[in-house]
Amino acid sequence: MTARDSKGKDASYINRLNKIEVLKLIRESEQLSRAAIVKRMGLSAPTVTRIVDCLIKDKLVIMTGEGDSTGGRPPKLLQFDGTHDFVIGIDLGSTTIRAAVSDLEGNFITEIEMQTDLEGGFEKICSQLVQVIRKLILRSKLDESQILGVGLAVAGLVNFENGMIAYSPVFNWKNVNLRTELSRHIALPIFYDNVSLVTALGELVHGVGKEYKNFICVNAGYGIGAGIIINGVPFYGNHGFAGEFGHLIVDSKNSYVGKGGLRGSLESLASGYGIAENAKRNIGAHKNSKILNKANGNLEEITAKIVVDCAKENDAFANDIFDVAMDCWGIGLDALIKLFDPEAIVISGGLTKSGEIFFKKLRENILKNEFKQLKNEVQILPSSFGVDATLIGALSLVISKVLQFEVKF
Amino acid sequence: MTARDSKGKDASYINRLNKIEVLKLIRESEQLSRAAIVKRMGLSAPTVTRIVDCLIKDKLVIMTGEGDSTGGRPPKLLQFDGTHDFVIGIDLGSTTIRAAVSDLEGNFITEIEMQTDLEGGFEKICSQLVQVIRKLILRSKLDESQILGVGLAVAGLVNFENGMIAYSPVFNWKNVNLRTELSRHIALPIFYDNVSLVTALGELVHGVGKEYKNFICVNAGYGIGAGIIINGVPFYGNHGFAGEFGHLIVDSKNSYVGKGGLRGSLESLASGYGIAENAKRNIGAHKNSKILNKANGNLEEITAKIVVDCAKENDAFANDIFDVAMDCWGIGLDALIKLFDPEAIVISGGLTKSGEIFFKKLRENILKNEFKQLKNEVQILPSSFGVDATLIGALSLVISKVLQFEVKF
DNA sequence: TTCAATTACTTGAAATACTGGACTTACTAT
DNA sequence: ATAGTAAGTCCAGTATTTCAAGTAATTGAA
Repeated sequence: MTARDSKGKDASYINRLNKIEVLKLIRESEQLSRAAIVKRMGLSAPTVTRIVDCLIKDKLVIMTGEGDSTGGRPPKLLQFDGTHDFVIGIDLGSTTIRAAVSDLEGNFITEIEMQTDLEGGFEKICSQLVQVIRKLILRSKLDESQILGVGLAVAGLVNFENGMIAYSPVFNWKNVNLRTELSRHIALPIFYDNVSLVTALGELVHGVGKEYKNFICVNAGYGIGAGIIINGVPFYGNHGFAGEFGHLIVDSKNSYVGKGGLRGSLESLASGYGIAENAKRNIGAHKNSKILNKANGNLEEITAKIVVDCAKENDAFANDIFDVAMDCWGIGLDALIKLFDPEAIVISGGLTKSGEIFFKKLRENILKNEFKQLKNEVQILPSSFGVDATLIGALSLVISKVLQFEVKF
Repeated sequence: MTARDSKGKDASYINRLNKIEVLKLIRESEQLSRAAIVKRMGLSAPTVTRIVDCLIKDKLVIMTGEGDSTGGRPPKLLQFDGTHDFVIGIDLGSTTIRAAVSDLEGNFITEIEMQTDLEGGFEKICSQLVQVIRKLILRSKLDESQILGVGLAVAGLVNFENGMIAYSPVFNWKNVNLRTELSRHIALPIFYDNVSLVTALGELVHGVGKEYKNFICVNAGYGIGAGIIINGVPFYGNHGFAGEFGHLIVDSKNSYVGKGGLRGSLESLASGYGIAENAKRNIGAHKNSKILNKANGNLEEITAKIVVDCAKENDAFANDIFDVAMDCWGIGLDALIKLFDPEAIVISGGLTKSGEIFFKKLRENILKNEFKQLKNEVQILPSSFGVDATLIGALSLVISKVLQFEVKF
């Protein structure tokens, strides 16, 4: 429930609600007749006709032909058409800025990549973003009026109400407002949110969201975070800081203190960072492990990828390290399942590149801790989008606003 | 979002929404003028007048006099009036059935207590409930038409959509439908839900809910559970099984396997049951502890209360046992804070009777694991209602339906 | 004391969005 | 061909909103 909902409502509000619902239905069903909408939504036929006419006029829906008759006039099939409007999405990473223009269906028009200039501070990154946005508009050959907004995925704690980025360790930001800064140079509506939540939104709009309305999107990379979707809506918590999954304590007795002073947290033990660190700390007694080999004998070159690769080759030490991490993952996901009772958990990020070995262990370890009455109910899925997950999420940040008629109209 | 919301909406839908919001505002503010409602809600003055008239006609609101003028016509003050309608609430416990009739403001009219007959199975408990309900109506001297419904708090997994109780270990029920059974003998609307959720609802309607809209209500008793309130609405999850807090793994390395085969779960280590069991298991090496004394030398008579009492008296072994449990609590609540970002966590149940020693340790242990950026933001509060928390919750189950115009009107 | 200004609430008219019945269009089955 | 069935449209009726204007009660300053 946003601030909007607590305001008084008038007649146009319910039209908007019905429009949103009709559009959602059409988008989800690929092809759909007006009559089918009448049946599924409980609205009257005239109302549906009028709403559909409006959607067609707005160029969000097109007629794509006729369906089979069942003993009467054949239905005219409707389809979502997202090819008339465009959005910009930016994945603002600590090393790379990735950005793209896409249409509302998520088809990329242009793509740009740029090294993030961490040295220059907040102003420098803002000017990089402005530069990227301008370049994208230019290269896409679109008129600015055809672009409905800019969505950004930012690493850090984002307060969704006032647009403040409360804290971002990677960029070393505290209480900065990206929107006011960017708005000084860019006339388009600007939206941003935490990386994990944005990635989850991407799944909601273009990925598993077509099947599930209650799911959690976990980023398993160098760091760990989670974006939570409840009833098809992002879950923020009180300040917008919900889903701090990486800082969950999964092994309180562990003596290792990771970065940020966290002891026994999932991130310090089972992230890309955590796996690499654990290997570095303990390899002393396992000089014959393949890991050191692959790292060219240099401790500092050990990465999570090397550990996983060696585990796949049945290196005993690598297997131990990997198993420890996967135990932590099992406990972490178990907590999500018991507390949120989701339909699915979608996992993205570098660790998913390990492939089936990762998911297999994960499912095994979840079963180990499971609450027997909820057996096998939760789907554990890889993200549909691989490395593009966050960028597609950033695009979806704007698209979801369009689908809810919060921009353009 | 319930099934209702996915249906097409018409004008009366938004009228209902506005009525709910106006009533909520009046209830929360004790005294309020129409003009103040206009300002706070953004509705037009005529609309507010009409809605208030309707609420007065429904006997949910009364005028209680005039406020001070600030240079114009003095405002007529409105107040919530919950004295015209009544509800029945039942706390269906494994040992005791506690039930009460109250008005909509939560004032008890009559109260009944009865031993639960666990031996007789499902039918016997149903007939006990029917008996309790009939006796309550009789003793309250009310006409059945004045009672708006019956609310029950049930221990177990309740599927809120179809009313099935999927699983209840204490009663040994699997997939039973209490509503269809009770409806055969009782004409009133019947509602029920999981104990923890019901207790949370009680806090929402009559307790901390006046101050917080995002909070979690944790039951810390012989067992452990949590009811989650998000944006002033109960959070169910996919099947209605969200908040299975007691089964959270807080010490995966612990070798003890508690009831139900759970290893390292919060409930097996830190519930009333868990604390007593831990004392029983380890007292062998601490024969001189006061615990054995208070338990009359009988291992089986050791309870959590005895352990806590001894800890207060600085018994070393009792302190150890208590500290272990409190460490687990710290980790568990930490998980809730990081995943849900709530405004407050309200704790009810037997362990809170330990008093300040419990809450002090709790706050200390949460700080130990905290994510520094969210420092001290979460309120850790005892329940406002003590032993009545669940019973008041059961009453609130119906009251919340009335306040949302889902019954009576 | 009087009366304009202020604040609170009420009434009536216009606007908006839904519903449901009657009607048109278009195809199927016999 | 003709009756039957389903899809889609038109139009009057209903409910609820807001806007604009009007009434009511009090303050405060000439």
